[in-house]
Amino acid sequence: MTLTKTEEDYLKALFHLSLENESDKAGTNQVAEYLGLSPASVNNMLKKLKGKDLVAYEKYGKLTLTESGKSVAVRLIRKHRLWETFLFKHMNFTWDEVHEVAEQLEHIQSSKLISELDKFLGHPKRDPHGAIIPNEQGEYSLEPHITLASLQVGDTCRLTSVRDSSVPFLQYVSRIGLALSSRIRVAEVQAFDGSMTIETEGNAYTVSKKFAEHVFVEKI
Amino acid sequence: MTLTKTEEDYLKALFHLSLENESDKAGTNQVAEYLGLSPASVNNMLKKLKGKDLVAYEKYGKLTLTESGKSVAVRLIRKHRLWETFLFKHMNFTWDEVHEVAEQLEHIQSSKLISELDKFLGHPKRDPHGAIIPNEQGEYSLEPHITLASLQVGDTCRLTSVRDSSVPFLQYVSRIGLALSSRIRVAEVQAFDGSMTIETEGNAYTVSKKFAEHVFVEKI
DNA sequence: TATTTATATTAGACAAAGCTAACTTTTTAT
DNA sequence: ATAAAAAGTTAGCTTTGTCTAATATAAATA
Ligand SMILES: [Mn+2]
Ligand SMILES: [Mn+2]
Ligand SMILES: [Mn+2]
Ligand SMILES: [Mn+2]
Repeated sequence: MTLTKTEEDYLKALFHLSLENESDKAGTNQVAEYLGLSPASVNNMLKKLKGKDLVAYEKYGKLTLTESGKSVAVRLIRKHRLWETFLFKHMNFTWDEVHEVAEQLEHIQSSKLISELDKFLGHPKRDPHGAIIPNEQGEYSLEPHITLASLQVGDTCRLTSVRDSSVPFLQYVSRIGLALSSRIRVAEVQAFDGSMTIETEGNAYTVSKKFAEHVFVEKI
Repeated sequence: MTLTKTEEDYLKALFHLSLENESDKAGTNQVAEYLGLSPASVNNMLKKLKGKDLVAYEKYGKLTLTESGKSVAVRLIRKHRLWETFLFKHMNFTWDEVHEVAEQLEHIQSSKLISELDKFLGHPKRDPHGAIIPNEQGEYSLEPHITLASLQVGDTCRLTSVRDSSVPFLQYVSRIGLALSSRIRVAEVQAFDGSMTIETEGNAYTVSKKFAEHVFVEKI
């Protein structure tokens, strides 16, 4: 009944891709791309996960997690984000360093450790990237994901979270003086390519549309 | 160059068995017994570890760790004991609960995490079982291991550490009111089987020779 | 010394998770 | 509607780490 680290990582990938895909489904090749594996390997694992009733799909059809599969994925995400919070708050890790180590720590099997860690951290609501941490029952609120890219010239907002945990992206965000809760004003948007000039703390930076799509904000 | 969890566990087993074996060597069957595997599996792995210059032996001969193998083992033991200390001091684990989870945590790959954890814990010298934690350079002092069983009637001592991390043993130690630093007086020793009656905190208990051999003490 | 017992090794099989190359089905574009 | 492209599947091979059964060597005992 205990899943391997590998099986857990597949379920987590399926969960993330299903969320992004608004159809709430994912494809084999997409999973392969996401995990850096061949489609053949993914197909092979999907058969196994279907056999364990964690994933549902028809041959040549799209993939969904079963309730059971979703539950495993959410508990894993909870562990991942609690560990990231621990590393950031108590181990002096920067927000671009936490993900890689949390990717390992999330697979530690000990329910006592997780509930104690949660208590130790003061039941945090968000991880160092602003992502919401599911509670002990696996419940979590999906907040509206408004991207910086969707704002108009003159709009003001606060940075709530980032889409991506990749090191280059997070370092870039920091380098231009942004962090969680940063106040941002949209000063200019290029019709040509969506490039955006933003102001924060008195400084102005021009960022690509791609960048702006990876930054989640709330309007103020 | 990075070793698998399995390879690491073999090296740790060899290190522990070599220490116990006063010959400073271990046997294939002994490793198999210790890890709960077949001798064939162990032999197979030993070939691989010999190929990586972590273990040295001749066919049908006894096993020793190379300097390189010893260094891996000691670093692993350091991580194990630091994690046990963390679980015990900050996660409300009892001393019989820490080992199992530390067995997983010791394989997390992050030198930053270990050095920060060490700092966070205040550079502890001993783990929750009284075992000495090697320092960052892999240095550690082997203190004289005097067992309770070696004492005479009338001797008084202090419990410094325990040989074993098994749950039943540790729970038994606690149940008779012993813990690290407990003061113990030997009240009686049976010539027949080495059973020993000990006094601690005003209470008296009779324990087997086997038990007394698993308790390390310093005379006072 | 000869025999028995203990210890170590080899051969061959299996499960997990990955790969490439070839093939099938579905989707998209002409 | 057909052809081309994309997505998904299958077949067959590899590596890692395990097993059992058979065999070889070393140690202990008679
Ligand atoms: Mn992971
Ligand atoms: Mn995160
Ligand atoms: Mn281990
Ligand atoms: Mn210990």
